[in-house]
Amino acid sequence: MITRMPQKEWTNREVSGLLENLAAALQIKDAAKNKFRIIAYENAAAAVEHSTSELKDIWEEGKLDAVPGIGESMTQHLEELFKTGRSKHFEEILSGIPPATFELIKLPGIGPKTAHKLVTNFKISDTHPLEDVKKLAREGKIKDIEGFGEESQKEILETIEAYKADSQRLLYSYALERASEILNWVKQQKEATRVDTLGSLRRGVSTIGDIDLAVATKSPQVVLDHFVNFPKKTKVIEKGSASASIVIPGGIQVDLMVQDPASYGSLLQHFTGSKHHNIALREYALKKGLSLSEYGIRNLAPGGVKKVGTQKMEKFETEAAFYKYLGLEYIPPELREDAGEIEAAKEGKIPNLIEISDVKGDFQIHSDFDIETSHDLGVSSMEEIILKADSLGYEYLAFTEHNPSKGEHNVNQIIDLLKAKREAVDVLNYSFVKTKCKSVKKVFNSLEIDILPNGELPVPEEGLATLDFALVSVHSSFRQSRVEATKRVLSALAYPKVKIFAHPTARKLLNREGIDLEWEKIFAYCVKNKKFLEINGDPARLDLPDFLVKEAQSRGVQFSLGTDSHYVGGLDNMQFGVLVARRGWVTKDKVLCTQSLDAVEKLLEIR
DNA sequence: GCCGTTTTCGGCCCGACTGTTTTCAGTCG
Repeated sequence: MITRMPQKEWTNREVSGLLENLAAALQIKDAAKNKFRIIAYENAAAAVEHSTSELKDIWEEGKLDAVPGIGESMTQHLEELFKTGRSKHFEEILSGIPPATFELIKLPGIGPKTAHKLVTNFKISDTHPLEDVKKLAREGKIKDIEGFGEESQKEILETIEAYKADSQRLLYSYALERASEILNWVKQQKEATRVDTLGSLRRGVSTIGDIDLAVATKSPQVVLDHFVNFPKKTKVIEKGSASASIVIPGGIQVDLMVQDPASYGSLLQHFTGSKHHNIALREYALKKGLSLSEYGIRNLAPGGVKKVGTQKMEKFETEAAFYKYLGLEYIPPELREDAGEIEAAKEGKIPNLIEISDVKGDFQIHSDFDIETSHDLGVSSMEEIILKADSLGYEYLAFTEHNPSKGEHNVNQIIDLLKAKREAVDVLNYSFVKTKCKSVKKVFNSLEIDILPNGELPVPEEGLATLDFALVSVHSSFRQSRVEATKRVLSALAYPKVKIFAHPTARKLLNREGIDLEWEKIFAYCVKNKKFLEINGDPARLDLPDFLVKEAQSRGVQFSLGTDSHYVGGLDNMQFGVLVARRGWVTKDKVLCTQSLDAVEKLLEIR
């Protein structure tokens, strides 16, 4: 049977999905025989998923086998795939396994073996496999197959029913709020001596799947009992002697791990991950004859023979001590992605990452000054915002309302509006700032200007002249080709007054992908022409995304931080932008808003 | 199938939890 496959573009996501399916297929066919081949395919899938460049571009440059995890054989097959749209070898591995199997694997709790057993025992359709399995579970037919039972049948039904509603990830800020709520509940139990977040939350990932928490305690059972009694829980998934899982409203899963305070550092390290960081770390340790786990570090017998239980376990109260024992510098959670951090730690070259206390100003704020924009105006007054910035200890800030709408104003009206705003900001600087502020010394008059589809700006030169500097950003025509969009952005950045490219991908997390640009060109242009890329701290944006920040900083790009606040409380979102910068290996000297007022004015060529 | 601070051959991370079992397989993080 030949079915017409949808035309694939072979994005990294699609390629890594294919490689994962190949690993699953090998597992189904003969897990024992293929044991290490499976690992190889899984590693390759992870490498592709985490690659900052598109694999297809890497292939075009002929550097496919330079990607760690992709060797001679896979290079050959991927090449065939990119050239012809298919690979004979891959198809052979997948042959005989109905596509429905790979759909079922996406369900939590269902792996390759279970999925395949279901698909082959019943005639599960490729068109709506989930509905088919749901029906079978409802009719009580699944429990009769060998290896299944009443419990697993019920579990499968519940999983499928919850799947669609819960497949959404959470914004980091939202997950952090929920986590704090639960940690406050856990702390009420006095036996919990220390609590922390774990997993992607602790690493500061922009979107979160589920919430992982840690507790140090001498009485694990007492703490776990208390945890599963969290008032808002909707379900207890499991409860053992070392961990428990509950579900809270919204279908959010919360896992809690407990550990004796003497080994708490090991636990934090283990469950903070990432998985790939841990795998790389354990491989590194093993070469030194050390075996790592959430309990500590075990010295293996000479010769590397593992005799579990016969060797003394070295325990660690702190993560710093754990890494030190391995001969490594401490690695901040934000860097633990197996992206070169272990090598850096070996050489003592972990960067001194930017911290929230380094920030001296916010360079994207929308006040309620009515500039007659077609976008959204802020709701707080300039005075309120300045006082808020002062309470944060900032030295400066910039008002960056959207430009006046072009459709409803003629050129002269736009110039008049901008002159009025210039005047308002000048008055604030001469009086309000001097008399009411402790730390704020200057308010910049700026503007967030739309980049029109053709790369022009909807503000005339005389309007631009009223500004200290301008931000530019994309708010329309998101579907241009990469080449076209790049040209569009570069021509906007060429205006001398334009200093900052704001929320560069224009993505909206969990909602909109954002634009695709030729990033190498953008980065090179910014370095050469002293333009700054914004790291937007709005929790739904977090844009530039962390992986592009890392790429940009490695090429010498400098950054600006802005919260994109539309009300005073929004200024507190700076922490999220800083987290993204940290995940991108950014040090404070690479960030505009950590510099002194003098330095900022020089960098922005204001004086 | 990949890879190199013991190795181009011989290795390849570690443990908890659940359900269906009576010593283990599958899944997860």
